[in-house]
Amino acid sequence: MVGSGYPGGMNTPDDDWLRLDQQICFSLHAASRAFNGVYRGILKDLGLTYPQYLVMLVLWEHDELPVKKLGEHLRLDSGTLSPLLKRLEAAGLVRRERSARDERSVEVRLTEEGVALRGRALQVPRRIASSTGFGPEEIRALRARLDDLTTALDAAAALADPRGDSSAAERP
Amino acid sequence: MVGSGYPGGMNTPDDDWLRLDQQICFSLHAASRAFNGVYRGILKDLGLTYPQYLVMLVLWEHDELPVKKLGEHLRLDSGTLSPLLKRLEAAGLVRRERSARDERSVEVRLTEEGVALRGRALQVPRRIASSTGFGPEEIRALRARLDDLTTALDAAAALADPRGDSSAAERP
DNA sequence: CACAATTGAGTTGTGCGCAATTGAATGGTG
DNA sequence: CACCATTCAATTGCGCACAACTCAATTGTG
Repeated sequence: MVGSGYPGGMNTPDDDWLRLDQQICFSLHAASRAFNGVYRGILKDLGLTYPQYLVMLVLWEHDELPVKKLGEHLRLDSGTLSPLLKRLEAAGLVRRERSARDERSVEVRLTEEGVALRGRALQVPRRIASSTGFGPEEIRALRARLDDLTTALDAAAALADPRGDSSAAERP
Repeated sequence: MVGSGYPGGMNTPDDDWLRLDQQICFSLHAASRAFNGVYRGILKDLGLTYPQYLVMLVLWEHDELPVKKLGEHLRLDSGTLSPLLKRLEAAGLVRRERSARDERSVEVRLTEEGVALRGRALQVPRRIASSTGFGPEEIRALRARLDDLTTALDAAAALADPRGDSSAAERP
């Protein structure tokens, strides 16, 4: 009961799957980069890159957070966050200091300037939303769809490459 | 007029927009990376990265193409493509030679090995599709949605930063 | 035909994303 | 208490994305 409906009839040939794959993966890739580009233009005024903006969004919600938690919110590891946070610190938006409780942990906290930046950022979402031409409801629907996708993909990736998996496979 | 209590339900306050923005932009970002991660796992067998796979998809359709055309298909510029193509050439999948017609242009052509790789790649889309858990119809719908988004975003970006624009603004 | 403007690849520099590794701090176990 | 595994941040290395620039080839115009 594969696709069919193709000129030839029968089940969808691999060739067509390859073409469809070209479509879907390219579409997602392109959409992501287009989004990035629009954010780039708008965030230039704030002196932020798109990933830096994501970090600031989380910090505006939480104000103080260890790097680990930040990474969980954003699904990013220290390899990405460490240099990014250094740049935010150099820009005077955050301060990093090792936790007294746990010397391994580093607490990230907004500076006055970082808190103040939020005011200027308030207009960003509207400008983004208007760039998409989508209404709040459409955005919400698309978001839900993308989250479904991410959940499914993460689950599949976990199956293929069991790393943070619950079942601890024995190491020979 | 500070925040006010939004439970009341007037027009959406900026604070909520900021939260919504966190949601949608993060969702897209996360979905893109999750997709990338799944492709990474699957393409490892072929010795390709995800962007390299995109290039190969185009070449499997066209067989021979100048770098410029390749860039138009993928919306990538030479800054990205040049080193990528060098790596594909080093891997023995493509050959690059300057065009005799136009010495500026570089023709990219599949090698025997590059053509042969297509056979092994035929299974990739199925594996990706099954990872998403989406059917062909859902994939097609999502793709259409993302393409709408990309078109809108590109148009908005072009307005904000008129570069390849149709209207040739005079240069003083 | 000569000369300026444009085009096409390539290079450089910056930043992100991720795998793999390092090193210090912590926690659990005998 | 000593030892070992785990945890957390940082670093290294590689590849992609994009802006800005260089340089040669080509095209257009006078």
